Amino acid sequence: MNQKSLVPEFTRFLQEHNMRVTPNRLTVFRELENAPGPMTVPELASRVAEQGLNVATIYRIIETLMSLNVVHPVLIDHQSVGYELIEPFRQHHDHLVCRNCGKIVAIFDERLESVLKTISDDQSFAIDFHQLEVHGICPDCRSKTPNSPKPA
Amino acid sequence: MNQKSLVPEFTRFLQEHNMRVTPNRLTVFRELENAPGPMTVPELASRVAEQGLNVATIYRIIETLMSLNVVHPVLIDHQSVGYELIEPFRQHHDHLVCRNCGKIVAIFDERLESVLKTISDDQSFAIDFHQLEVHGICPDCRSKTPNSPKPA
DNA sequence: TTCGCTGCAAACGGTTTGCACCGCG
DNA sequence: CGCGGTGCAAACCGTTTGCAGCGAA
Repeated sequence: MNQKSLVPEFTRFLQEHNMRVTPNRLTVFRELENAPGPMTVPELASRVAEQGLNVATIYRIIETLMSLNVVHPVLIDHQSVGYELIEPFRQHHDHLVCRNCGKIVAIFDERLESVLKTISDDQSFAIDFHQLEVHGICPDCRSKTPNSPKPA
Repeated sequence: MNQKSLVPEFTRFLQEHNMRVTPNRLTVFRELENAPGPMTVPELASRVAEQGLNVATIYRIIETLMSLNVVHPVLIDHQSVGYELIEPFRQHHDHLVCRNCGKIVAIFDERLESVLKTISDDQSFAIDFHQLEVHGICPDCRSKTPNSPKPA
């Protein structure tokens, strides 16, 4: 089930952009690669705490990754910002967010992609990328709590 | 061009939910209603500064509006959170965000809505709502800067 | 050896909270 | 008149920044 790590590709990528390949950068990349979903900086910080990686450094690394278009930000929990890898380090995908269990599932659908292309062509808008979040109740929660699935 | 204000509907809505109708709440609602796009709390604060409306109060009002599903949050500038009215106080729409001039244009397209419905049906996911942001270059900027439209 | 990267700690700025007063219902 | 709403100010906490030392190339 474990697909291969893209650390080597990332390493080459850094070199091609004349950026130094440091243990810290590889650590953050690896963490993002293994994460099931977007991660906030504080989350990253706690996961790599034992390695003594400083928070300020993580912010600087995220900033670097953003400027290199390796990651992009996503709104989490309606209030904080998380980051996730994007192409070519992670296939493009959208999110299904369950309001009951909070689970975030990645989806990819050609029909959606093609509709978006059509729409933006109509508007003469040149797409770089898009971000879609669909909120609702996932199949699991639907079957478990037939009605009034609102939590707290 | 100016459509009617929904303040009366909002007032009734508050009453139906046993919430008090206060000048502050109406002010914030009116501000959101007139805004061309999502607004951050600091932005709201500066716009209503002369009315002496306190920042803490604005946060509390936004919190209230969120719990009543009157507004929802949107990620702005890749880093801060803005809020905008949603149905039934504003028609559902998605965003085209220009990476060059920063302009945000609202769009609504039936084809997109129907594709999303199809996809979620396939996944047995019950949609509450969705949020879509398409990033790229708007028609204006495309014509002004034919190539390499990347800013800073 | 050099210059980019990092750790540390202080500064910042957006957000939250406690508390007393105000005013809607 | 009662209790929800608000102003004020302090506390929080995520994020940024200055600077000196370190280490990748």
